[in-house]
Amino acid sequence: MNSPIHRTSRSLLLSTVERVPAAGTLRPGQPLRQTQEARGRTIPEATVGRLATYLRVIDDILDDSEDVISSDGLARVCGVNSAKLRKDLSFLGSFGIRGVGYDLVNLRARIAEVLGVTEHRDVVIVGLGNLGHALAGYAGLAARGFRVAALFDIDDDRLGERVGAVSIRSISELRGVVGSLTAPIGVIATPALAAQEVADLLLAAGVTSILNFAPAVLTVPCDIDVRKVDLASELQILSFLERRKSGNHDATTAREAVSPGGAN
Amino acid sequence: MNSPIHRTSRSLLLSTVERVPAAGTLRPGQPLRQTQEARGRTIPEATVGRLATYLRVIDDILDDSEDVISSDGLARVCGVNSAKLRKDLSFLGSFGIRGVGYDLVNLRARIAEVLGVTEHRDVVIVGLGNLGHALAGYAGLAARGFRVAALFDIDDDRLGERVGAVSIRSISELRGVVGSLTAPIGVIATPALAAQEVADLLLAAGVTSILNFAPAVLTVPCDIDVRKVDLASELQILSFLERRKSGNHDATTAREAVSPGGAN
DNA sequence: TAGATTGTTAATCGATTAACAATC
DNA sequence: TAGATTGTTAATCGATTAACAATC
Repeated sequence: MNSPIHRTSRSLLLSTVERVPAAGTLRPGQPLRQTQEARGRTIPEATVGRLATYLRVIDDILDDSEDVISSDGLARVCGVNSAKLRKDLSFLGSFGIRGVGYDLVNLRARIAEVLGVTEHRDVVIVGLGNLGHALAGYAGLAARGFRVAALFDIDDDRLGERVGAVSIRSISELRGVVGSLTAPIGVIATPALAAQEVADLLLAAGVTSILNFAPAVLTVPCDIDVRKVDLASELQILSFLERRKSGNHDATTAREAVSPGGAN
Repeated sequence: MNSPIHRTSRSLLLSTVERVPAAGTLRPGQPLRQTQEARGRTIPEATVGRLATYLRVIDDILDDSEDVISSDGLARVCGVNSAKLRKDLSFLGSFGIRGVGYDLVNLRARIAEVLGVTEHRDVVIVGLGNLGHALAGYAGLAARGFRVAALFDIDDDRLGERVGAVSIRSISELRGVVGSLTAPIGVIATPALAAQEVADLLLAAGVTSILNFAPAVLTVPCDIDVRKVDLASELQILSFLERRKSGNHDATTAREAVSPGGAN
């Protein structure tokens, strides 16, 4: 209501202010001042997204592989360019070993540290339909640093039902329960029509990060982070790319635009 | 196996080749040649993603609003910058009316046309756990141009079970059933360990677009489009942004890097 | 040392945005 | 006409990538 529309995450780099001035080329003998300063840079959003992937992949290969992996090897299993991977890792500080590679245990620890998943983070889910149940029951959550702390639904019939070890509570309890948690992430898995209302409730209870599965644009204050997952949008993007692949010109060009009065 | 690793979508602009040469500033009297050429440009991936949002929002407001909307008004309800919205729409051809705005019905039709959602597109879902059920039962799919054409699971106990109007089939039927559909999109909602195998089956059956919900990196030929939704990654990104907001320096800088031999 | 691989630079590309001429 | 709003430009910013000096 009283808050500016929030552009759904993606570009939330803080303090672009303190950017590193291009300090010219390093010369032999020159102290590595720049290296120090580069460490102070903010981590780009795109990099943060990939760090989560690296962390998961490293967990997958920690057992069955060597202690050390090269950027090339890790990039291959992560499906990214190795230059990009090295650049991403350079934001964490440099602890690869030239001529050798990265120590997997160190690397894992450092990424987890930067992402803040060294201890478990609370998650509350609102809306326990099919999707909410799926999210609440997702075993991977605990493995990746999260704990389902509470579940809420507006439907009284669902009250008390247990999903895993957590039982479903009434929306009316949201404020109190969420208020007692430490910086929980709110997950909205309600129908679109309820999404804004639920978001307002979460904000009022002190939540500052929201993951929104409802196909609705949320209006929140600009210091609140919102990320959105929209199944149909993903499918539509695939649909578009498919058409473009198959050479459908309408997908790439716009000849027959419905321009009123335009020269067709 | 024999295919190069595929970088998960995002940057699949075709024919960057035919880019429009910067043709200087338009001058009065100069014919609008450039306008014609600009129409031939490929639509940026970022724009395609937002078009899906615009389409949904327009559907939401088609009834209760005026026939025409300004870029400012639409941008507000879509949660984006109005300059960005105008730029996005300019890729569809110009059919806004200066001084007035965009005709909502025209705009909706044109976006749907470009996205290729004018007729229903088939979707097949593999893996009918909680998530698969949620996706299969998602009512919004039909409204946004998709049809759940088939469901597959490896668990024989689920065989024949119906989700909506569609019954679950054995994986062994996948090739035949999918082969009989027209360019279906494959959705992977299996555990991570099964994801690559399922992807291979889908590819063998002729699928060229995949939406992957399993937390696993898929290796596919580079002419195949893969998009990925990873719940835990989204949460980890929010987690990181939260830490950065609260001034945790480790989230923005990397001072105490575990650099072996580094001067701490 | 020779070979290998990192960390960084710089070129390039793509995306965002303010500003404004065109024009309804 | 005057006011309003589009469509486009150009500046800027962010992301990607090849290349290579540094160095293990």
